Amino acid sequence: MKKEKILEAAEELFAEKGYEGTSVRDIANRAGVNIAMISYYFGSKEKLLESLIQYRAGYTSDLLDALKKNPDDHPVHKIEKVIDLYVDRILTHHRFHNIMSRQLSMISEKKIKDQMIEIKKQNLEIIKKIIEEGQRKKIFRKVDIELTVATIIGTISQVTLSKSFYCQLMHIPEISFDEYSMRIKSRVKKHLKKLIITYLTCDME
Amino acid sequence: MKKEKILEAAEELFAEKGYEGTSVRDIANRAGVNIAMISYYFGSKEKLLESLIQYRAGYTSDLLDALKKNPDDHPVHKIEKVIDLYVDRILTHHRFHNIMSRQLSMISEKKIKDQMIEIKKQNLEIIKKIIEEGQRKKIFRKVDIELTVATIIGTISQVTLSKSFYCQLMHIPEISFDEYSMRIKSRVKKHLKKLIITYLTCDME
Amino acid sequence: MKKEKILEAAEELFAEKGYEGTSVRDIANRAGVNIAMISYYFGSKEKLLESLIQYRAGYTSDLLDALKKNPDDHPVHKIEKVIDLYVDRILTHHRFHNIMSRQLSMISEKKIKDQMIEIKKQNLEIIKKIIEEGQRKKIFRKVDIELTVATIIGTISQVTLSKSFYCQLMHIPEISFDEYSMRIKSRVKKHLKKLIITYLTCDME
Amino acid sequence: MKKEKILEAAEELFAEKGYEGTSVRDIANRAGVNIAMISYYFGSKEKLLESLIQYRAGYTSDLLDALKKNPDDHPVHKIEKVIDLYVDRILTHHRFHNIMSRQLSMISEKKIKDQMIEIKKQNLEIIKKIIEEGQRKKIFRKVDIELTVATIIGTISQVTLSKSFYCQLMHIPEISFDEYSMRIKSRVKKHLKKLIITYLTCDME
DNA sequence: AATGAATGAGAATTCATTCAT
DNA sequence: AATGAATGAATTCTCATTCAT
Repeated sequence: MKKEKILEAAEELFAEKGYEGTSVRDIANRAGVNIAMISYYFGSKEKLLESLIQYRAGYTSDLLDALKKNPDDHPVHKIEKVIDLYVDRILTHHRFHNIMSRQLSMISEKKIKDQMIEIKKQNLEIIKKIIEEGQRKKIFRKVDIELTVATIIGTISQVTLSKSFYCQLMHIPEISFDEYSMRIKSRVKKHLKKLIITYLTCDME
Repeated sequence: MKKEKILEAAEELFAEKGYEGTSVRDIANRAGVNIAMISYYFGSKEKLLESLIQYRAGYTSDLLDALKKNPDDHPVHKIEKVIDLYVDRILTHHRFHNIMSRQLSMISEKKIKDQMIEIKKQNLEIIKKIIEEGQRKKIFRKVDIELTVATIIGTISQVTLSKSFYCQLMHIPEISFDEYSMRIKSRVKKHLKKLIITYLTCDME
Repeated sequence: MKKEKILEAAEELFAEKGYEGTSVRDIANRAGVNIAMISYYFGSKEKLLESLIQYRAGYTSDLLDALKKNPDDHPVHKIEKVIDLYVDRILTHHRFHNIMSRQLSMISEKKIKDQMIEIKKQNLEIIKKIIEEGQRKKIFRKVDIELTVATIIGTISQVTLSKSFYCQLMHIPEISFDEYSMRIKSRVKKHLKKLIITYLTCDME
Repeated sequence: MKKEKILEAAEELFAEKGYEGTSVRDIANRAGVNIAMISYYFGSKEKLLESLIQYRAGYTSDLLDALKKNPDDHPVHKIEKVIDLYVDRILTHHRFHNIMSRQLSMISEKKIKDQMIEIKKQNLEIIKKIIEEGQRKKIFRKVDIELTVATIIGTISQVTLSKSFYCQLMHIPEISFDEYSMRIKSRVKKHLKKLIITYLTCDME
């Protein structure tokens, strides 16, 4: 459908060149539609971004569902699972993740910002609940939950946003994100699981 | 000096509204100079960004110097010190950090990207050396160093870029970045130190 | 009927915002019909204006009929009656009068202009005949008939077109045209009758 | 000067095709300047109209001065003089008069409307004072002054706005406004003087 | 008969840059 | 060295109209 074509072209271009750096002409060209269609369908460039957020926001709920399937899992197992899911998800939706990261750190329309904050809140809640459950069961120790979530998301984000940096580190030329994702995914999962589980379960002091 | 005024106005505006979202007219107005001055001094908007990067890149070296002062420190102490330094530095230069984060995740001029990657490489090297020293001294265990650095930078980044998200979480209205920084800085330092040192020193498996 | 709905919406909007300032989308919205209907029914925006003129032109004939009812009236009485009728008519159809006034003073389609000139000619003829009759009966003196008609129509026009000016003069806020009409109507009639009858009947020189 | 060139081109085109019917491209072309110059000089099309009003508004004061030269003139003489001046002025500035007439009868920007109302108020005051002086000297009888002014301005307006109508009446083809003005000017002056002076001085009832 | 989808042309405005001084 | 004036290109968006159904 044409509306979807536009949304997907917009996502690609916003990710590549930024929201401001992308013209509606670019989007129309990539989507193979008339320029006027974008105003016709979405009203304006800004509302197109809002629509894109709503269009992509949906995928959060799947995650929650996946975790709810085995409610009796061990908290460590749940943490491992949630890390797997988040790494997969952010790397899969890296384009949307890029757009969100950038837009959130800018002065932008309140409505757009609020939509993004809502998504981040849901993410936080999911992980928070798992950690709290582990703490209640005396399996996890006391930690700064918000910042622990920041560490998980921040680490994945860092890897996602700095593809060109890590490519250069690994002495490989600029590759497609899918290739990059394949090379780095399991490494990130392994690192994060070890890091977070050590942190949550190791009793030092 | 006028050149500095322009660079600082550019930094503020690029951070607030993005590189593409900022017009040279905006910059000239905020800097209180004639519009033509920007082309006159820097050649073009793009070269102004390059100049800004070079202008700000310098501050990395200070960091290195600070660490070199006590070469015989205990690796744990060195890690603590480097975390303090990075948190301070990124929060102080949050505007420049924002600009870099955003620009690095976009398709942008090779020259600009290379400058940014160079800065990131220096950061990596500094921390890498400390961790490797700790490993040689059998104080730190074997870890994925690149991703551990990604975790440190990623966590600080996350806190820096998502001010509006964390403001909302803490139930406070949008405040200035300086106020935000004051409220969050020690918390981030504490979390990161505990996290990274636990990870590097706890022997579990 | 839908065609009428469109014509009335068009009249309102053309009066409020001018022909060029009104979009067919506006008209369709106000009329509560599909945008395509306007081209479908009328062919084009321009032909819609033509249709509107024809739709409204009809009301002139009523006037003529009203005057013909008492053919033996005294010319002074006839003049009074014609002034009453014109004031009533222009104030009632102020929207259409506005549209005509504006369009006539512009370079516009010949066909549209000719339609409007035709209406004005009929108006002129009606009054002209009464004055000439009065002159034949030696009740009215010799005057420049065309310009006397210009004075009658011009005075009513002035009051009709400058509502906001007269509102401000009378120290009242912007009111609906109907309210304005009620306040001003009898005053205009009284003034015009006195003016024109004095002019036509007073023998000075 | 270029700014004046633009203002004059705008006046011509606004008079010919209306404000909405004129594009800034048209204006730029007729003025022989770059399109961007209009935004550069005036900010926007709307502000260009505001500037035009201010640019032309000035000529009112000349009128006042002309009347003040012979303060001891007989009121009848003053009325004759003021009619001469208004006919001359409106016919000379017919373009600006057209623009004002049209814009005043539309829903337009408050600022623009207020500027126009101000001009009309000044006109009213000038004539009002003369009539009141005549009344004080028992030369003029009691009349509705506001509407008497409406009659003077309305009559001249009618002749000015309906050129094509009067051309057709006089069985002449569409001629330039200057030619039209020459043909009609003295006729209008004669008619209006006779009309108004008869009205103000004839004691009937 | 009636309409939602679609479009090319054109609207006003802003852009980064250059030029003449 | 410094700048006000100027500009071509590009921006987003709206326009009246047409088309397929």
